[in-house]
Amino acid sequence: MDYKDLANLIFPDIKDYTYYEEKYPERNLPEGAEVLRVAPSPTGFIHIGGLFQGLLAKKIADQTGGVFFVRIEDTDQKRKIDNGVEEILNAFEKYGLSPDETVGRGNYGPYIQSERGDIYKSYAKKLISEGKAYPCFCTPEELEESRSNQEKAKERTGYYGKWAKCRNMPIDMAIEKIKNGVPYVVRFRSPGNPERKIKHKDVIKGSIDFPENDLDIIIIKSDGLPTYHFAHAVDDHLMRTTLVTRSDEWVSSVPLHLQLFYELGFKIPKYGHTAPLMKQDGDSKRKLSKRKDPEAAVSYYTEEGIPKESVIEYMMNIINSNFEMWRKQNPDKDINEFEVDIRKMGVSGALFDMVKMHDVSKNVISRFSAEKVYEDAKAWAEVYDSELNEMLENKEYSLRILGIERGNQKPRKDIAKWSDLKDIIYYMYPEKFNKMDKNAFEYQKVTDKSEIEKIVKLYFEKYYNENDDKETWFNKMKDLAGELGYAREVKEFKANPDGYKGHVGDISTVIRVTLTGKCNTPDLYEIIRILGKEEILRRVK
RNA sequence: GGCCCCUUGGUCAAGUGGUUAAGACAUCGCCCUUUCACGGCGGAGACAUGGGUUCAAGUCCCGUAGGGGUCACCA
Repeated sequence: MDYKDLANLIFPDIKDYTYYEEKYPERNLPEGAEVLRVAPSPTGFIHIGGLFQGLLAKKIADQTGGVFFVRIEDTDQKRKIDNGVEEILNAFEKYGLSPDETVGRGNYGPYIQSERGDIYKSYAKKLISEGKAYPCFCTPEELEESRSNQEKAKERTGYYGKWAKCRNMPIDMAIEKIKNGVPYVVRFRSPGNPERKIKHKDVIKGSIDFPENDLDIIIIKSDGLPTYHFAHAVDDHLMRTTLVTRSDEWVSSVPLHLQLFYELGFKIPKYGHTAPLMKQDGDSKRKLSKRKDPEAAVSYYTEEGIPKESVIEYMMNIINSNFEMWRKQNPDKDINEFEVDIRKMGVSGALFDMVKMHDVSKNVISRFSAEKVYEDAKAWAEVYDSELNEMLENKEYSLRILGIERGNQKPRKDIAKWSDLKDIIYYMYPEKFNKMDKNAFEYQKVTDKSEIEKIVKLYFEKYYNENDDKETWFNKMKDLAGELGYAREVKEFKANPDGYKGHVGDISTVIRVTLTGKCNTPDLYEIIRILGKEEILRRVK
C-alpha cells in the first residue's frame, strides 16, 4: 500500500489534475496585463470593503488591458444565504464594477466554489498521491486537548511537528480507518521549518519577513469542501490570476499560501494586501465592523441616498490620494481616465470619514445635471421617502427647482445625499409651505413684527412686478431699502452703521424668509419666478 | 502570549538623506456676496519617544511606547 492507493481510496473517480490544467490554459494576454479578482462570500451582508476591493481590482485590470472577475466563495455552507450570490453581483453592477467574468460568463468557471468540488478533489488527490497531504482523524475534542497542552507547555499552538498526530500515521492504518468509516479531513503536509525565514515582496506593503509555515492546515473539510487556503491556491492558479489583491488580514497567511502554491507546482502570483477601512472608536481605531457600524454595509449608502458616483469617488481618494488633485484639475473627466498606482496605496488603515464622504458627494452632485439629480432622487424617493416622491411627481416643476444655480461656473454645493433633498426644496411646494409654522420663521436681523409687516406690505404694494428682469428686480429691492431707511448698498452701511436701520440684505432677508421660511436659500429672484405671482401673493396674505 | 505590520496637524495624506515639512476635509478670520452656499485670501495646527549612523535624519539602524492584524473543519 502506498500513497497512490490512499489517494485512490479517498478520491476514486476523480479526474487527473492534468485535465484541468489543459481545460484552463494560461490566458493569452498582452504584456503587462493583470488578472485580478474579488472573491466575496454570499453571507447576505455586502461590506463596503468588498466594493473597495472590486474598484481597485477593476481599475488595475482595465488599465493594464487585463481581466477582472468575481468569484463566489461559498465553501462555508453554514454562513451562506439564499440570494447571496445575486445580491453581490447586483451590487457590483450597480456601482459600475461590472466584471469581465463571473457566474454565467467567462471561460474559467465555474465561478462559484461550491460548484468546483471535483476540481479541488483532483488537486487534493495529487497531493495525497505525492505524500504531500494526508487524512487526519483527530476529533475536535482531541484538537482542543492538544491545544490546551500546548498552552500549558507554553508552546506555539496549532497542528504541526510532534503535535500533528496523524502526520506520520502508517498508510495501512489510515486506509483501515477510512474503510471503517472513521470521519476525517485532509491535511497538507507542510515541509516548512519556522527556523528558516522567508522574504516576501508585497506590491502594496513592500518587503515582509516571516518564518516559514509549518502548520499542517486542513485543505479539505469533512464535508468534502476545501478551506479558503486551498481553494485560493487552486482557483487563482486555474483562473490564472496574476495579482491577488485582498484585505491585509490575509498577510499572515502568505507563508502558507506561498508554500501551497509551491508544493502544488503552481506559479506564484503577485500579492497586494490593502489596509482595512477603519473607524474611530473612542480613542482608538478599529476595522469597520459589520456588527457595530451601519456604514460598513453597502446598503447603508443606498438607504441614505448617497449616489453611487460619490461612493466610488470617495473610495478613489483612499486608493490613491493624488486622485483628489487630479479631480480638481479634471472636474469633468471620467473616472476611468485616472490611472491608479497600486504601489502608492497606504499601508496602514485609513479612517473611513463620513464628513469627507459628504463633501465629496456635494461636489459630485454639484456636477450633475438637473435631469440627473431629478432621476436619481426620484428613484431613491420611490423606495425610501414617499413624501419626497410625491413632491417630485411634477417633473417639469421639480426640474426648475433643481436647476437653480446649476450648470454655471460655481454651482451650488448643498446636496450631499438624497435624504437631504426634501428639507432643501420643501418650501417650493405650496401644499408643503402651508404646513410650515409661520410663527417659527426666523428672521435673523429684523425681528420686529410690525417692521416685518411694513417691509412686506410696501414691497408688494409698490415694487413687486412679476415681469421684472433680475436687475430691475434687485434695483427695486434697493429702492425699497432706501425708502425705509436702510442702506441701498452693504458697503454704505458698513461705512456708516449708525446712519441706517440696516442694509438691503436685511430687507431682502425679510422677503426671503416670508416667502420660504428659511434664510438660507438659493437665489431669491429665481425662487420668486418659479413660485409665480399667484403663489407669492398668497404667501404674504 | 507567539508571529507580522504600522506610527507626519483633529482626519485623509505628500515626502525615496539637504523642503520655509505640500495639498484636501474639518476649524477660525477676512474678502466677495441681497441670504445660505460657492469662490478667493489668510490663521492656527504635525514628523509617537529615546538612542545611534551622518557634515546633514520625517527619511537609515537599534530600543521603548502606542495602535492594528493573525494564530478555526470562517472566509
